Amino acid sequence: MLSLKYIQENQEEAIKALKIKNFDAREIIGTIINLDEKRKANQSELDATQAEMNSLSKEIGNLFKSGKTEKANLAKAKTVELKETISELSSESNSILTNLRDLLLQIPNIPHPSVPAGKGEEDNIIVKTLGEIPTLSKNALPHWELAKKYNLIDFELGNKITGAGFPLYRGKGAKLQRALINFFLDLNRDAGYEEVIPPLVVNEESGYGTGQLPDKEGQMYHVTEDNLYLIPTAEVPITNIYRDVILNAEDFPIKNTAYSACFRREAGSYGKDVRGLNRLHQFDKVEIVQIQHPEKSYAALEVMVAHVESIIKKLELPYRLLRLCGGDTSFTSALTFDFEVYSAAQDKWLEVSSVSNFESYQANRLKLRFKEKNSKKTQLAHTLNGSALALPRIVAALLENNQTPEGIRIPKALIPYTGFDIID
RNA sequence: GGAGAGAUGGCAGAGUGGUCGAAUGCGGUGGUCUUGAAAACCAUUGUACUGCAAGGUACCGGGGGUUCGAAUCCCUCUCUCUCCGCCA
Repeated sequence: MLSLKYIQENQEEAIKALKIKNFDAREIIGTIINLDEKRKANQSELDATQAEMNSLSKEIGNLFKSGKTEKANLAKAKTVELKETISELSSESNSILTNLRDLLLQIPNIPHPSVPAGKGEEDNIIVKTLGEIPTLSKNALPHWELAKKYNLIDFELGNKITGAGFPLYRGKGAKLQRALINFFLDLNRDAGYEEVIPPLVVNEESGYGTGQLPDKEGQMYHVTEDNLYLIPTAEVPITNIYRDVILNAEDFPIKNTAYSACFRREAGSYGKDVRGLNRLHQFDKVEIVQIQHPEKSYAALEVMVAHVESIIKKLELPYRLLRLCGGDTSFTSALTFDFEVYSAAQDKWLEVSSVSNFESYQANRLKLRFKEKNSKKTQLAHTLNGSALALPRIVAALLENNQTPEGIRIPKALIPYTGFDIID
């Protein structure tokens, strides 16, 4: 969430910027500022009353000690009114505080000045398109047919065991998953990211920390009996490592990578682009996360984008890089770049990575702060993350683009990981 | 799942109703001493809100209660540890 201080100091700017995200903030920001005025007034009154109470209590204690019981009892009578005032003021203060937080949680992150206006995907800016679009023979197959033909993925079995969107990988299909995961993790490690294996299930607090809650409650599988959530991305557990942490400026950058299975309910998205591997309830992804100094986060974002790009290049897939418009940039992100690979038989661009700078938006929720050397003051850190990479759509493109009459060719860089150079 | 114990500052660990934001030790930071270092000694060392400042207020796992006054007593939730059971 945005910090109150930022909103107060940049009211008009914020309202203007949020229009890029198609969010009309004028009313809510007005309410917040009024509420905060109330909060301050209420708080200082509470503090003063509390102070009076404290000194009176001390006095009573001393009176009792020195045996002046009557005087003490007299003083005690005075506390009755004070107590009542305190309980009124503090319950009011509590309700103001929760109210304020609820409102703050409703405001999306401020988009970076470079984010173009726009409603949806059609307004995203194509930064570049690279790689050769393969020409397939006219009897080329989409990946779900290829997966069946070569016995790589069994969608029906997944359906039987669990339900739609939970495919079962087998044989070379399973090995390909494992190869890609190791390939990605190794490249991320070489780029300086420390590998972690996080829990796949998180508590409510973690969900709030990275912004999945309350905005995207319906997107996560909820284990109600224990009030835990299946992670929709490793971003959630990794970033929450740093919840409630105060770092030193010299700790930056913090870089973590993790493979995890990801679980998404995808409620409401049935019927659209859901064939095969295009959209699943459970999928594999390798994620990268950085915690950065505010002055260096955009430089870090660029490096992250370049890193993801280098991985896609190694896979020899045609791709394009998009700068997302306001309407497509997520609630919590300030600036997001998407990578899409071209899946030839479907003739579709598929999103395989999303790299974002959240600035201090998550950090504020997480209470992730740092101190400059020789400074006592804490400030909010910046968080960034990106997919490096999401597997299913990479697999879709690999299968479709590399199909030949002899079988499916494996890109050179991946062969040491798969142990085979063709699927036949 | 059953029985018991516990949760205090960066860490260890005291504190069982007032003078406790909290002893002491370790660690951190600054300094004295030293050619340099170590040792020793001195000082300092949590977070947040509020205020120009001095200061004030809150926080001893979370929430609630008793009391003039709670780290300390009561209720409740969460978590951790030990033993037993079950188990990859």
